Amino acid sequence: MAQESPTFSPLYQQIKNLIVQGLEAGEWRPGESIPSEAELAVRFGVSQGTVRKAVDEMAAENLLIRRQGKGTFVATHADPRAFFRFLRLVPLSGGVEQSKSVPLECWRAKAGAEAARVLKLKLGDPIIIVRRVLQFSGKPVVVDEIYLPGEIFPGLSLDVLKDYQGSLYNLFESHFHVPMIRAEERIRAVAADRGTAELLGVLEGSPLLSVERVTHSYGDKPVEWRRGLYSTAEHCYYNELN
Amino acid sequence: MAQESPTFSPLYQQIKNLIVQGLEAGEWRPGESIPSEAELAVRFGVSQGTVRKAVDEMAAENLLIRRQGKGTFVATHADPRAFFRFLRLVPLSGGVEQSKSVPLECWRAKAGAEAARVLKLKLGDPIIIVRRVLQFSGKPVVVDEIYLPGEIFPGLSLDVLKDYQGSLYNLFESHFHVPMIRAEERIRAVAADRGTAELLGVLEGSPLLSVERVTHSYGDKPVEWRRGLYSTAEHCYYNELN
DNA sequence: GAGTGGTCTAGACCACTGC
DNA sequence: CAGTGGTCTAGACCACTCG
Repeated sequence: MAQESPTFSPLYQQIKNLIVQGLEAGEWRPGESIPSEAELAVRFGVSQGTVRKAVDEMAAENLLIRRQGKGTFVATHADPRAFFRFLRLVPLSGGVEQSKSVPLECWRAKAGAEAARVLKLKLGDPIIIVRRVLQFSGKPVVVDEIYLPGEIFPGLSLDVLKDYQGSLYNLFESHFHVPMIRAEERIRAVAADRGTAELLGVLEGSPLLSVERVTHSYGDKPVEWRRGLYSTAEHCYYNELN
Repeated sequence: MAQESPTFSPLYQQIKNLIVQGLEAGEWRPGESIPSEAELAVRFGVSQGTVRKAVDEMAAENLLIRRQGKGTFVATHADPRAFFRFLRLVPLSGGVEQSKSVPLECWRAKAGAEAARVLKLKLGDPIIIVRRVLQFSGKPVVVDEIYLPGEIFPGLSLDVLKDYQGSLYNLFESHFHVPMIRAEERIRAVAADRGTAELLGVLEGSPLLSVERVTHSYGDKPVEWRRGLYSTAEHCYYNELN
């Protein structure tokens, strides 16, 4: 029953890990429902209350979504409400906007020192680099440069990107089975270089937000490194602090 | 027992509200412990499990802090670990730094249209404006301009600010009984004006982060409006996304 | 050892969804 | 109506802190 202190882990934590393993293994895919609490309780040989606590925490971490009367679902970037989950950009003055991703380039390369460190790859491992522009209401607002491990995004190309309707993370999760779970961002202010200024329609040297993001999949595995340059002429980065 | 749908609110929510009322009323002050779960259960006439759920949520919102074996405590900005609760600034290259707030000015004024709107005051209501510099390792990194409702910060002056050791929010909570609970930030990139550039030791026109923050106390009451200009030469704004 | 929060259980009942 | 998550209870036992 009782465990010795060094390796003590509550039951609900172990249940959480088991459920995460199911997610990693693709037993339940994004958007699908997982078994009911009662079923999981039987399956894992614990009480429903313990399953409940495990699922509660996973829902708090946005891995699962509970819907009363319907079931518990695997979080998905396909849900349009999830579009702004990792994009903390809002218009300066109200209103909802149409957004559109315009891919510019996509090529393969070998990981340099920094990319290897951030993505936990070896020097020279294959990577994919994507450049794209994000438009709101037809106006360019963000230029992104995105570094991906080549290994886990086989077949990604400019054509694939151009053909796909929906967000990048939606594509990653549905075509490559790489769900984006968590991210860290580091934000600085920089001056627009010539090329970026042209893409964003601002003057060279204008202040831009530089948003560097490392995105992780299950098991805290880093699977994307991107740097976005945001024009804050008509938008701002919105954050809530608790 | 059961309540009709229009006004249904779970018991633990009502308990939460009761505890918040105790906090607002100053029954338990920041840093102090609240009664044990068992005591609260008796006091409110519910089971310990229900109190537990209420406290769990309040701990998740950073209103309370649980410490196994010791009790449950009211969150406080006096805790040095809370210093960076609302300051998402980290050095670009590792290391821990000494920080220091240097007050520059503090004067009284009447709320203009924008200040009145943000702080939910009437036009012309008394406000206090503070300007200060934040230093890290002796170097200026942030210039803040802070707007406060005069009503709830009586006696605040440059001398009070200069005499106080510790963070502003620590001062607000201990001297004025105004605990800061929650904040929203809107971040843009701007060019440094002459005066700010001098204060931060950067060139005029350098890109800076403009961080506009509205801070709230209990009951979502806005009690501070500040605009910070951050030099991101050696620091960046760090954010985690889930 | 006494007191605190943390875990786990079993069972009852409620609220919501969809057939 | 059956099935799901949501709430509430009562009680047992564990882990941590402190005197």
